[in-house]
Amino acid sequence: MFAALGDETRLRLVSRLCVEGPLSIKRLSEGGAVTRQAVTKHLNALADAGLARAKSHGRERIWELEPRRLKKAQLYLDQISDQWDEAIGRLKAFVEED
Amino acid sequence: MFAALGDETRLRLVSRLCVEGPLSIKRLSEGGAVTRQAVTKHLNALADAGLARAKSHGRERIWELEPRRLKKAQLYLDQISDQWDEAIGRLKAFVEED
DNA sequence: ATTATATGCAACCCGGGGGTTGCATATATG
DNA sequence: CATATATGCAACCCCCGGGTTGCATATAAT
Repeated sequence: MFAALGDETRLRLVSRLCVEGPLSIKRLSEGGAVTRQAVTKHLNALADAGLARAKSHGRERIWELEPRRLKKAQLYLDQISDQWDEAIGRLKAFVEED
Repeated sequence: MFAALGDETRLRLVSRLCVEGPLSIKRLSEGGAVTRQAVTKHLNALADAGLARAKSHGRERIWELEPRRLKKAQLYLDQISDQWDEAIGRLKAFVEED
């Protein structure tokens, strides 16, 4: 999922969805410097990563974010930071004990 | 920086550094299924993203994490989630008003 | 001084992913 | 029914990045 967020275009899509709310593929393609098909691919990538989902609504597909997954990423980063602080703490203790 | 975390091998390196504390390139290469040079490349990538830094210590380079950058990522994800909640809130209000 | 260890540098391979174009399909609109 | 709009599907191009190998260099160790 970090990989999903790691692409420039995709992160911009996430940003737009997050600011403007649910949007159709058409709308999402209009502003960008990229084709509709490219946008579609990226949206599917986001969906695969569990970061977004789409509902068909008439002839258009409306995409929206799935914020639960973002929370999960946050938690992961949290864990990393904490473990690192611990590791550094242990190291410091070990050095000083010496 | 999400791109930096988005690679399997790199994320594993981050994980090891975070659990075992600062490590040399040698140590980091031993466990993995990948060459020392590959590890070096990934470490440089992490450094470019501001996620890790190295100190030369004798003939070896010791790498460690830079947790401030991780905090920044967390904050960013935080912001996304919040904005999304707002966007959904506004949408809901708009629909109900109709 | 000689050998062993830890790393750097550069060239190379190759697969995957980001992007495009072209055509097909389905739903609105008139 | 005919036309326009929104999307899907598939093939294709091309570059970048992950990985490797080979050799050079610098610091330890004996």
